[in-house]
Order: sequence, then C-alpha cells, then structure tokens
Amino acid sequence: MASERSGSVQSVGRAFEILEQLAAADGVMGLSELAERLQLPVPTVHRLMRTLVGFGYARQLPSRQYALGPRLIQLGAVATKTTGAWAQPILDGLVRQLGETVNLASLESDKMIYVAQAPSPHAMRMFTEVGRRVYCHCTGVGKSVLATLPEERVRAIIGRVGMPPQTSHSIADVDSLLEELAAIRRRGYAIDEGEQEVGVRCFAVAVPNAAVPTALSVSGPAVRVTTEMGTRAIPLLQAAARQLAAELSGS
Amino acid sequence: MASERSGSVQSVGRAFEILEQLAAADGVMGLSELAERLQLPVPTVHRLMRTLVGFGYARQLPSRQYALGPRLIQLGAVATKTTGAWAQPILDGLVRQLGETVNLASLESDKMIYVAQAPSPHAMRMFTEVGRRVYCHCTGVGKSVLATLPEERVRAIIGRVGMPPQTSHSIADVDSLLEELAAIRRRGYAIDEGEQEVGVRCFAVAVPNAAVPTALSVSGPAVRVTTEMGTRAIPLLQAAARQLAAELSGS
DNA sequence: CAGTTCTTTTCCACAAGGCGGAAAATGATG
DNA sequence: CATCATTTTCCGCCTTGTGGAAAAGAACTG
Repeated sequence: MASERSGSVQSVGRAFEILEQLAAADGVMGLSELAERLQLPVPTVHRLMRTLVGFGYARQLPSRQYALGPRLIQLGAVATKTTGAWAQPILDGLVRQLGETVNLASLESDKMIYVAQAPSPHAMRMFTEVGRRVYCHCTGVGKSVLATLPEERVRAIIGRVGMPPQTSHSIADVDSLLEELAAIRRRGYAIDEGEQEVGVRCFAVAVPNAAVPTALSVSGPAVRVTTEMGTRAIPLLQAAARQLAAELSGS
Repeated sequence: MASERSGSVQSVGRAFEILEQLAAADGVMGLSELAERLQLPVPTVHRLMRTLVGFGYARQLPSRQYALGPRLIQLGAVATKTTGAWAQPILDGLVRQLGETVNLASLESDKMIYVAQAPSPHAMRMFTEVGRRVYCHCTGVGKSVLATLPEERVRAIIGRVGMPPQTSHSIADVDSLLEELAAIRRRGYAIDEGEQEVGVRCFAVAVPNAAVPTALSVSGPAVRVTTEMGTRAIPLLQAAARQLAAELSGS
C-alpha cells in the first residue's frame, strides 16, 4: 500500500505508515490492531507511537487508543497553501468564466490527489475536498495524466492499484483504458462521463511538462456541464494549463 | 524548539523537525539551509529528505529545493476532522447564540493550537485558522489554560518559549502574568484585551479536567464584543465547557 | 474478588540500520 | 573553462532501533 523506495529510512517510513493507517480508519485505533494491520511487532509500533505522541503528531485518548494529533493540522494547512497557492488565481479566473468547480490534481503514489480547488458558485455542486485521493482510471484528471505517460508506466500503475469501478460507467479493463488514453491524446483533453460519480461530467487537460504529472478540470452536474459547454471550456482549460506550466518552470 | 522526549526514535523525530522547519519557512528551502538550521550534517538531512519525498510528504522542486508534499494535506484534513469533530456542534451552538467567532484550542508543546472553530457570521471577523499556534501568555485561551496549571509548570513553559509581546497590551513579565492567572482563577474566566491583536477582545474559559489542557473562547472586534456581552457570554461558555468535558470523559 | 484473558508497557541483548565524514557529481557563476 | 556552491553517492563505524520475552494494567467471568 505504501510506496517503499529503496534508500529510505525504515523507522520514518513506518511512522508514516502508522499515521496513514490511522487516517484510513478515520480516526482512532488501538495499539494491537495497529500492529496487526501493519504486520509489525507490537513493541515496535508502541515505540514509534510514543515518539509520535511525544511530538504531538498523534495523541492517546483516555481509552488508550491512538488518534492523529493536532500538530498535523498545521502541517496540512501549510502544505495545502504552498502546494496550491500559485495555482489559485488561475483556478479562480476559470471559475469566473465557466461558473463551475475547477480542480487541480497531481499524481501521487499511483493515485490522483487534489491539490487546489475553486468551488462553483452554484448551490448544488461537487463535493470534493482538497487532499482527497482518487483513482486515475475513472477521473478526468487521472485519465489526462495517464495519457501523458508511456504505456508501460500506465500498466505498472494499474497493476499496483487495480481498476475498481466506481460507477457502472467506469472503465473496467486495461485495453479499454489504453484505447481511451489514445483518444485523449488525439483530441487533447479527457472527458469523464459519470465514471467517478453518477450524473457528474468533467472535462480535463494535463498541465504540459509538469515535474510531477498534474491536470486541471472543470466538473459539475451533467445538466449544466454540457457538451456545448465543453467546446467553450476546453480552450480555456488548455490556456490555463499552459499558463500553469509556464509559472511552474518559471519559479 | 521541538519537544524531544526521551525514548523517542531519533530519525522519526528528525524527520518531523524537517517538516516543521519547512512549514515555519512557509514553504521552500534548500538542503544545506535546512541542515544548517537543524544543526545536522547535510548527508543525514538528505537521506531523511529522500525518504520523505519517496513517500510524498515532501516534494522536490525543479530548483532542487524542497517543499511540503501533498500527502500531508490529507493527514491534516483527517486530523482536523477527528480532533474537532466532537466539539463542532457545541461551537456552532455558541455562535448561534452569541454571533461571534468561537474557538477551541489545546496546549501543545508550550503553545496553544486551535483545533476547532465556528466562524462569526459577520463580514468583519477574526482571521484565525484551525491549526494555527499562538503563545499562551497573550491569548484568552492560553491564559485560561495556564490558570489551571501549577505555577511551576507555568514558569517552565514561559522559560522555554519566553513571552514575546504581540501588542503593546501584551503582558510582558512573569510576575504580572502570575497575578493575572490568579485573577482568572478567582473570577473563573479570562479576558484578552487586545493582547494578541489590537482592537480584538476575547472571553475564554478552560475545559475542566481535560486530558490535554484545552480552552474555549469567543472573540471579535471590541466594539461588538463588549463587557456587557461578556456577562451574557461567560455563563454560556462555562456551560459549553462543562458539556465538552462531559463528552470528553464519556467516550 | 480471586482467576483468567486481553492489551499495553517496560526491559534488554543483539545486530540491523542509520549515521555522517569524505569524496564524487551536478550545476551555478564569473 | 575554471571556480565555487550545493546536492548526491559511498561506505565503514557504531550508535540506535529492533523485537522477543516478560511484567504491569485493564477488562471479563464465574
């Protein structure tokens, strides 16, 4: 599950696996359960937990269970700001022109993670939090990014995380996906037709030559985000993507 | 600066010190600068950084500088949710009754960290982000918490972080602070009269018997948060604090 | 309330894993 | 193209983390 690259400091990796595990369980967990899930001896986990608690990255409840600590709040907030800050004005501009939610997402350990968002002014809108992680194969941003990668790397990603379908429209096998990616490369943008969530359509384009593969999308209910809107949105998205790319290499 | 408790795993502690350092510098830093600030040899920092980057908790910019990574966004989001979730309804209730911003903050490594907030409906309001950390001696929540601690512990905290004044109203020496704390214990609540930010008044009470010292406050511009409002707010705050304490021990 | 079982925590001998000095790559600067 | 600054790799030493075993606490139970 966690990406272990060689040359990594073991204990640090394990500490973060613990935090991820807690986050996945959405909050609290006992020591032994934690050890069980991570396939690590209990004392080892305990020592790491003590360290995390000592620093405030985890806390121990009166029930002796563990939870994520408040110190992570600040780190997360700063990370959000620094990751998305440079993009925010551009996203805001797009929302002003298009009136629908615009997202920026990057490839991170085989999934897409949303790093910035400008929400639509509409009351009924997508519920997508910055920081959320989604599969590549069934999202506009994910497919745009995959389309920029060599086939072997796409296969590697799918091999590791699989292609669990999110809706009945989700692409379910590798061959269909590769075909779709070819189509995306041809036309220069990706469409998500309710593949991630029923009734939601999304247009997406990749940010060219980004150091870490990144894409930009507009999404909203299919009744508002129509094909006609697409013809208007695509050029704007592509322009914004180029602008982001420029800023990215500029700094 | 960072709280090192014995029995901690060295490399894990260092890894987090790196992240904190990056967060403090509000974003990006080169390897050698990082090593310099942490007083650690460059190769050591490099190895830890490689680990952090490998896992996605840090990223390396094209300029080879390092920044906080997107993976922290999610951890922070979950931490925020699980830390403040149980308190949110109570805070929301207070805002409905008082019409001003309500904050919940906990003591964490000698400073107060905001763990939950319910913002005032007013347009002009305090800008306080959840996750932000402030000094104890010049905030309502901080003073309320200090007032619950034994004098020696207060002295220890001040000894470590000092009392840098934030405004001309800030308490600037230990003796005045201890007097103020005595007054707070007598009357049962703390007042912050523009000690943290000019023109902002704040009433605060500690959550009794919390495992980790925690306090609750209402704050806003002094023109709205008047002394008269205080007489109305204090009993509500105290009731809410008791309610929080109950929930805290209940779970 | 002793007896049983589960979980958390402490202890400690062992050696794996991390450490950091030195040197090699890489890239910036004049 | 030489020089300087910074990042990255290498590798031997030994500190530091590891995890089995056992103790200390909670939580059930008859």
